[in-house]
Amino acid sequence: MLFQHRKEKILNLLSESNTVRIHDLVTRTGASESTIRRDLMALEEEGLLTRVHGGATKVKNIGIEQKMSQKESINHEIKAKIAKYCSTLVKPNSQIYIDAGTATLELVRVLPNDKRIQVVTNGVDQALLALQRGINVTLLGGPVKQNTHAIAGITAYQQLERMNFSFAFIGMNGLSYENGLTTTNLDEAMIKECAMQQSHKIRILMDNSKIDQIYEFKVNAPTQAIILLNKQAKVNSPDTIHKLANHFDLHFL
Amino acid sequence: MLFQHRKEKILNLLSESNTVRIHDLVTRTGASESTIRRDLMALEEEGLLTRVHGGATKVKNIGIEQKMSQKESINHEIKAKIAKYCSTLVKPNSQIYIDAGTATLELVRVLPNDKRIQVVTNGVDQALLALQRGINVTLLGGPVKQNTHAIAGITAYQQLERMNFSFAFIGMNGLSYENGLTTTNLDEAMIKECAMQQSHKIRILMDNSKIDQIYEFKVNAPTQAIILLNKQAKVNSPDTIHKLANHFDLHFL
DNA sequence: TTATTTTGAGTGAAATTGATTGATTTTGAT
DNA sequence: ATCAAAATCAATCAATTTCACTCAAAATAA
Repeated sequence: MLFQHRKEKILNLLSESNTVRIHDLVTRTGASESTIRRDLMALEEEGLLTRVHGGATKVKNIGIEQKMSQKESINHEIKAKIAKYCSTLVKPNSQIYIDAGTATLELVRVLPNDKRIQVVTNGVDQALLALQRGINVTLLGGPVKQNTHAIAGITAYQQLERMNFSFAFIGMNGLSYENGLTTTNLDEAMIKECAMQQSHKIRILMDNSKIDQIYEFKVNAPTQAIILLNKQAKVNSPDTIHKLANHFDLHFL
Repeated sequence: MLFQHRKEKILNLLSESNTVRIHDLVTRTGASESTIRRDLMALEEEGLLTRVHGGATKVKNIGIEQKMSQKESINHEIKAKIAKYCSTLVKPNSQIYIDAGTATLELVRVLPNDKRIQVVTNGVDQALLALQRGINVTLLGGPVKQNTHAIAGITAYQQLERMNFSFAFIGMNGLSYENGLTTTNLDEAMIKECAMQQSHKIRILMDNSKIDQIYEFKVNAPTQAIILLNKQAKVNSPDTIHKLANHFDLHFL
């Protein structure tokens, strides 16, 4: 596994749970302890995490500075760009599904402030932001996951089955040629699949940091799904992208 | 368990009750007494707590109330007191329902930080705060109300009907002799009733400012419901309280 | 090919941990 | 108030884990 990929995996894991342990990263990446140690040192040098004995934690921001760092988070601009594009797809008088996750949160931030749009989401953060922006929102019901603040489970699933959407905007953790779309959690994987099945059009929000990343659970996307990526992905991983293009409908921004 | 984890846990526990005991921390974290002792020393060094014989207490800040106006501060104190009392009623391994609203939000703030407690709520704010405090939470599904951030509707209702709780903590807008318990919204009123019906024990969180207030929709409480009020209510509205006592189980704090 | 970078393994140093000791403080009964 | 028992504390030590560093092998680039 390349340094770039390990680095992205580490940061992705860290964004989902406040701390990562070195031993866990060793088993997850298959790299040696020395290598992981070096990676963590490099990432700390970049100011992207704080090393602690036994692993690493998120950098803790003080008060008002928090917003700043959120913007400085490596992929924020990419996510914002993709979110902006998605927001142009949303028409008034439509019911749309927005998945939990950081990329889709950006979408809520820039969504047209229109009372006629009906947003359905399984993300508590998404719901709150939509409320603050005065957008109508419906939450799925069920247990809330600690790390991702996503709602998943049988109740949410059954609730989704009765709905249908003109658009679904889905987040995803990994995309690779071998395993396709993957994510970290079975419940959430099922919710993603179900939401996509109920949707007329589908956009999966990703970026180059997710390419060649493989997580535990596969997610099958319907044929009408379009995967959104930034152009940099084509530059960074041309081979993977080329192979993926045979099986997925990729769209570059 | 990483030092970071223990540190967060200790501070979390401290935020919900003014003091923590070393022995309690030992059992909760699974670490040895020596380790906990060292943690407390480190945290004291950081100025995050003060050690006392047998455990540690919060470091007292000067003028914490500065920001709030006097009226807000008093109102907040009443709610905090009632919330604190409610938190003592919650036992581990229990499933409890917490209604949306400001009074119940205080309850979430001081709820024991125990993974074995299952919180079910229809309040988005409640859910988020519980998540931040590391408490397991399940959200009801459905449309979210703009002003109250409460989830209500047929989906939430049906979801509730399948559940049962050892305790329900309900917020309410008004209490009067003529109309009993009243609130501002039909959907929310129905959710409150349904939640109460599914609960073994019920506490309705109120204060003197709600007495003699009448809103549009009546809420019928089961006989086992106990209404919590501050003692000031008895002083301010002795007649109303006296008459109410014939029909409701009032409890003064 | 050679030069450069990246990686994995090994080493001893450093940090963390849990147990033990005896001193100190608190508690409760007289 | 006084004393003994219990609880809590600080200090130390050995075992374990984690760390930083070095060096050779492997991968990559020139």
